[in-house]
Amino acid sequence: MAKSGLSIKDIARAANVSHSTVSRALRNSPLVNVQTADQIRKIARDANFRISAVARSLATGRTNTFGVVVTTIADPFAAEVVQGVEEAANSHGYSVILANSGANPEREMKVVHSFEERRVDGILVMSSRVGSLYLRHLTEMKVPIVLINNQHPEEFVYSVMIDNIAASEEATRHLIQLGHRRIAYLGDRGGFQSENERCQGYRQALAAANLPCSPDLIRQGDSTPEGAVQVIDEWLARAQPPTAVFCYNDISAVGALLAARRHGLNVPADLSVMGFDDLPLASYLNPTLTTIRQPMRDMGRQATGILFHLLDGSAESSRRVSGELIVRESTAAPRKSG
Amino acid sequence: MAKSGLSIKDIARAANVSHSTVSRALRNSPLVNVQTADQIRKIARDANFRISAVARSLATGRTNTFGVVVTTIADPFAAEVVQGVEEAANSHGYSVILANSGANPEREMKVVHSFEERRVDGILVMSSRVGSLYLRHLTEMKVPIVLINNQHPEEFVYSVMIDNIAASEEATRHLIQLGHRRIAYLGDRGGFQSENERCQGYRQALAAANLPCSPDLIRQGDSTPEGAVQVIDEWLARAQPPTAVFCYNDISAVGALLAARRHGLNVPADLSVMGFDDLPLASYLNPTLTTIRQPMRDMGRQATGILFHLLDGSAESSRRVSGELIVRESTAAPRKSG
DNA sequence: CTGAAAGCGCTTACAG
DNA sequence: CTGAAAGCGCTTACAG
Repeated sequence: MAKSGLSIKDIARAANVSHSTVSRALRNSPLVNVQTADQIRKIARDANFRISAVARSLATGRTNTFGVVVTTIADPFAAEVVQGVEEAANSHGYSVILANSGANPEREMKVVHSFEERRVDGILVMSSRVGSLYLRHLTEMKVPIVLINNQHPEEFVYSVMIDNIAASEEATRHLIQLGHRRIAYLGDRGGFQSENERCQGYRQALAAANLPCSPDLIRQGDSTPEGAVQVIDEWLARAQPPTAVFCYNDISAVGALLAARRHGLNVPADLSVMGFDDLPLASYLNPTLTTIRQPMRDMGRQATGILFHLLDGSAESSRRVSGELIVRESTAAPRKSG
Repeated sequence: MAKSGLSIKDIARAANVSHSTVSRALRNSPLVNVQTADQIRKIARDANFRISAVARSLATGRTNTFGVVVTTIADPFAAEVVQGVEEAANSHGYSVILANSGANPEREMKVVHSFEERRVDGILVMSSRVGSLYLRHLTEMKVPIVLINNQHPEEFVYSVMIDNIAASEEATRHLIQLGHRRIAYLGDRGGFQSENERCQGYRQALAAANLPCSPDLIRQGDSTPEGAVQVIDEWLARAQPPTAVFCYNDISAVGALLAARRHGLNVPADLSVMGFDDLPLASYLNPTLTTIRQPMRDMGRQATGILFHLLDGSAESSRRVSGELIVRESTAAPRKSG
């Protein structure tokens, strides 16, 4: 913090008015004479004066700040969402404080405490694996809070989520329409909502097409390429391997592509691979990845929009956004039918 | 901001002491009796009291906050650096305010003004294409500021940068040692320091190996895959196309891989491709990308370390970090010698 | 070890 | 339209 910055008193002295008037002029209050106001603003500008947002916050009770907690900003999904949040916040004169929780419940609690101390006007949470202790704490907060892709089914707060079931159904239907019959689902670690929902969409699509849902074509990975490789290896060792695999997310799909390559299989001719998210890297892969696009930036913007509505007391509700099927090179009809 | 949160006065009343004593107890001042301090802290904890960081900041003149400006947090390089910054800041009880400049000079100015108003204790800038107007402003600020991969040669402030020349020399040497003689350099838009330096490292390596430096093997892209594709297309249309190309960064290398694929060329057998950065996606590509690793998180941590030193008046200087050659699949000996 | 008092730099009724 | 005054919630010399 600048040791001895100017204050409105200094400007007041230079302009020969009271500091109240300076305060008003700087806030563009209609209560002050236009000419004096202009003069005051000119003096302030020439002096390179920056009003103290901290003093202002203490006086007004608002900080014009949102806190955002992510597992790690190095996750491209989080980065895209935060980009949307920052855009929306900034266009309203709000700043965002960013904190990484590292999927560590203790850190998550500390982060939220820190946000409370800093008197943020609202909190956005995108830490997908939040602990339940932490969740309880969130519900008790006086600060409005919005979750993005909330992994807990209870609708205890506001959230914006993708419609996982519909999107996964569409993804699976895409594979079915290409002619696949043995379609595998490579999930994430269990227990969270989006995992459950994506698996459910997969099952529903199979059921709708009167295809059997074989339990050993459903496996859990861990959302890393390595974890996916293991599962795919296992499937490919079978007498009747799947001809297509729908992955929980793009990162798992990267592992599926890698495993196929190691087995000397051609994607999509020998194995179709489908992702979920449409991270920027999906179009850089070889083959490029067919996937479900989550409107990440827009989700960030919408979550921020909810926060603003909550702040001015408007009615609000959680929102569902739709995924979009993006067909690229990694899916095609199976080589031999059935 | 919470409408009517508790203040230290409320805690003081409950503990039957003055608010001065509460303030001291909460700051763990040795000036207060151990038992009373414990009691006060217990009361505060039970009441879920969060001290106001904004009031504290006004009183102390420090906000324990750093401002970070990036072009866009959706850029994986920026995201990794910010991750390092956040870790380092957080471990000292500091928060980070994140702002995207969008490579827009006006926005950049506004962001810095906003940081000044918020009285951040220091600023980190990773907006690589900062305008010069903006730069002048930065030099006049009273707040300590550190640049990461500063694109302007003037050493007007503190910075942490990768040693581009040495790293590019090593990259080019790697290709030479594999037996390549016609090695191309695919640069970025011109005029910035890291572009100049990387090209210089390339030239130096050729010179050291007594290889000619052909001007038409040096082209500028724009750090997008599409831009790279264009340049590569042009080269591949030649009678004597290069057998290897060293790209300004990994994103350009993605374009090089794509172009090679479209021409039916095998990488690395027909064309070796080398990147720079080692973004996470480098190991997801097919083939996986040989590249120079920039220690992005560490650069973030180091930049933050400089800020802390500057804050407590320690001597400091800019720092150069080293790149590391990461050999993967995209480079190999040329098919036919020479 | 403790408390009363002043001050940090703003905003905003209130009175004129 | 303008200013004096109180208040936002802390910290920290100062005096005891």
